[in-house]
Amino acid sequence: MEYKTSESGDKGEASPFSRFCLNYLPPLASTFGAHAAQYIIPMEVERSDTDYSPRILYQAPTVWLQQQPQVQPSAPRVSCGCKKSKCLKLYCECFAKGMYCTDECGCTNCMNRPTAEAERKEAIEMTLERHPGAFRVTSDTYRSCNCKKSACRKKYCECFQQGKPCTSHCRCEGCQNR
DNA sequence: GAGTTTGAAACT
DNA sequence: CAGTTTCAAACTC
Repeated sequence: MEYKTSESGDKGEASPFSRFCLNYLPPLASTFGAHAAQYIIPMEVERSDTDYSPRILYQAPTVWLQQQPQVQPSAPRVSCGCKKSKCLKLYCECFAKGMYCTDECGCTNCMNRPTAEAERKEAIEMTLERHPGAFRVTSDTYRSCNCKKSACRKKYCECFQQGKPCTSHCRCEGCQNR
């Protein structure tokens, strides 16, 4: 995996993919401690002559992600059964959580694998352009819903699914999850 | 297990 | 931004 400080050559901004690394990986390390941290590998730093700000580069935690069940056995297994999205859209639960698919997934034509890293990276960049907050793993990530028929009392509702009441940020109709 | 419903994500 | 389509999970039978 290659890190650039920006896609355009400017030295001030991180590329979408780099932002993914910066946003996503440090929380992994802080959440799962040394077990995860050992797989998060700092990489060579790129700087301009005039920019001395520290830059932290990370290699994708491929090994750690594959070993996550051993790292935190209590964590719910993430798997998917995608058929058309190549597991490179947020439709895919694994991809949405920033994780690789595993052999336990029932997906077909899966590109969310270390063996398809280039295609996966491109998908991550495109997703981050559309949803800058995607892949965040911190628990304070805000989620809202837009339910119309489920009364927010079924797992179709993201709030209900997370066991949280709907809030004023939700635009749900007939909500019974307040 | 097959078919339907649902709402987020993606697309136009 | 709004309307429509696609998608995969949740749900029902």
